[in-house]
Amino acid sequence: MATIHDVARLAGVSISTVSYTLSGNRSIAEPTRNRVVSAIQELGYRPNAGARMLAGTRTHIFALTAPVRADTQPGVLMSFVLAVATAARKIDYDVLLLTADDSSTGLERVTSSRLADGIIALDVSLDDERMPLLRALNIPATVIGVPADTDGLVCVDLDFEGAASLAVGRLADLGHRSIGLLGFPHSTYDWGANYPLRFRDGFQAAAADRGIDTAFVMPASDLDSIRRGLDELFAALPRLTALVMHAGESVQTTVLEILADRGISIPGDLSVLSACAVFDTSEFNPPLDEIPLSPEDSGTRAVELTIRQITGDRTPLVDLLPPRYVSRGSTAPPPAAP
Amino acid sequence: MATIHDVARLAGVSISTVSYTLSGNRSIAEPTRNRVVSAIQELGYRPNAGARMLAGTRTHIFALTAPVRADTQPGVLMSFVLAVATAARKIDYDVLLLTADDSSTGLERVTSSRLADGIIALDVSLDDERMPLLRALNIPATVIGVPADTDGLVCVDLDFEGAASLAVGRLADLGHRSIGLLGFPHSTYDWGANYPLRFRDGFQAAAADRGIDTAFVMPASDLDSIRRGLDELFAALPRLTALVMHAGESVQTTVLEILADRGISIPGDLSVLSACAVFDTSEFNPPLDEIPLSPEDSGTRAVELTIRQITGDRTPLVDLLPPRYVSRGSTAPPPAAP
DNA sequence: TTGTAGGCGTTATCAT
DNA sequence: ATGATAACGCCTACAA
Repeated sequence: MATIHDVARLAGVSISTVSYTLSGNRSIAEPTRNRVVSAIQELGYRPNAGARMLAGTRTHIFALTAPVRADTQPGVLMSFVLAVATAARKIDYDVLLLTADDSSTGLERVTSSRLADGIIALDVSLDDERMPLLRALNIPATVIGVPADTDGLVCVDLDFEGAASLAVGRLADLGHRSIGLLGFPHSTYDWGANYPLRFRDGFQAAAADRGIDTAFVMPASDLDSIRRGLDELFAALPRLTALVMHAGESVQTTVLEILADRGISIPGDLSVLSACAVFDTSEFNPPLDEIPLSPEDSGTRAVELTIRQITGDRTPLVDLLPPRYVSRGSTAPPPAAP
Repeated sequence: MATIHDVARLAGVSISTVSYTLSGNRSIAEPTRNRVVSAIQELGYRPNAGARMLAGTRTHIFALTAPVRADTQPGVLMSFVLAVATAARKIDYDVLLLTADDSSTGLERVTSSRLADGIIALDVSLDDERMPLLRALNIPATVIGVPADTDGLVCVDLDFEGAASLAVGRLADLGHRSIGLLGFPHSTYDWGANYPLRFRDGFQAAAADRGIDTAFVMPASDLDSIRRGLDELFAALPRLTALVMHAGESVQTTVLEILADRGISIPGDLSVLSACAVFDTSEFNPPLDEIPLSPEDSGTRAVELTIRQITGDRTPLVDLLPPRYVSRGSTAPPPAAP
């Protein structure tokens, strides 16, 4: 395996010139740089990761903690993991995966062994055991999600309240006065996930603001529960003309199948919109308007914020990403009253 | 941050003694070891990862490549990722995640920068682009899955043919003579995933061996396709008394709901068994007999095989894990012919 | 603009 | 059973 010495020799320069060429930490004359670069390519040189970590101030590794709980949607978690990893690679960082049974210990371990420059935490609950640790460790860390106590933390997440408000606003502007919200299973709200609560509260607040009637159900994932959930909504709101779904993928497709079975047309009879979904609602039948939750956006921002801390700016921060509305024709003005 | 020198000083020994105490590479007198251990704890000492990588022969890191394709079941992938990470931690290894768009380059990168000691590759297709690279890189690597050409590779996977044969055998022994197989969507078979093919072929071979009639459908994931798939099976096999499912979770639950809707009782009218599922079929309604596909087993074995290569034994190998049968009361002898 | 040299914290090879 | 010490490969003041 070629070392920096081999490169230096072949290029006819000193090793520091090679090092600086790579890091860009000082200006190198064009001809010199060219000789170095071609020597590097000729030898297929790669800096030794261990040496870099030891001598340098950076390891170029992020630790990613991704706990898996009973009701974790694995697909959603995976999307965030990949988004973070992809964003990290763009700035020459790699991602080390810390799993649930290792998460608290692991944070301490990768930190004090100087394996990782910073930490990114996924799927944060309101009362997350990792948060005190993050505060105590006092190293660059970014949380994707918003725990109850954000004191001293750097957090990033979609603005769920804003998303709910945007959803209500769009439907209200179309003329809807009765909007149903179909949420996650009850257990998800109990357990301490924060985003379902933030969305629900934002939804109800925005609706109250505009004098709109709402009803809210939290069906389990099986067909029967979903049927009953819909029945409940229609019962609670006799004039229901719009439905907002903040739920898992299979639940949403099932809802669409049930509505189709019942001969309810979208958006003719009912406007439907999907809120804060990670999956692709454009392939649904019919394709749904949505306010997407983008793992890419959150991941990219988390990497940015972590780097910012690594490079010195340790100001705590809660960064809420603005929601955006994607139209696909599943909403329309409500049908004229009979 | 405490270094090995601090520990040595506090324990009143040389740094080599500390190092050997930690690595266990030579015997240390009991009293000495105790002094060292308490010094380590008192100082909260952690070996510097970079220094260890540089000086030692091991980095204690595995690279894990987990490509995400269009029809990847994210939950399944995540299970394997977690299983590998968990197994790795048990032998003091960490896992570095290589994402799809980085996978080929990434393998080269982590290898030649000496970031990882070995590679574990997930979700291998029959004709996987990473396989030639793995052969060329010539470093410890284990593939979870079985590509078309296993030459020079170390592979581990469930014995899908054996699993299919076991499924057919159990049902045949109960007296069933007509067995339907409900598989993955058609696209999955086309794309080059290997396990669905291996299962299907094993299924048909085992059935042929025993003179059993079979039919095979590959429904898409929506309700209609699944209904049609079941109809096809019942049409093709008028005396169908047993159903084997090798499909995604939502498809399997949907099948059970359809069967319940149609008043078909399990196992009274129809014996049903789930084959090679990663998810939990014990919570299904009714709970299903299954031949599980255990990510934990595959992950643990992959880690073992990778370590074996790291420690010198580079013999290529295809290790097929034996299937096991879990009874939950969803199979029974076929109903007496009317 | 480029070169020199000390040090990062371990591991492993010699000694003792 | 334990100690001393030379690598390991790179980064970064400090010199020139």
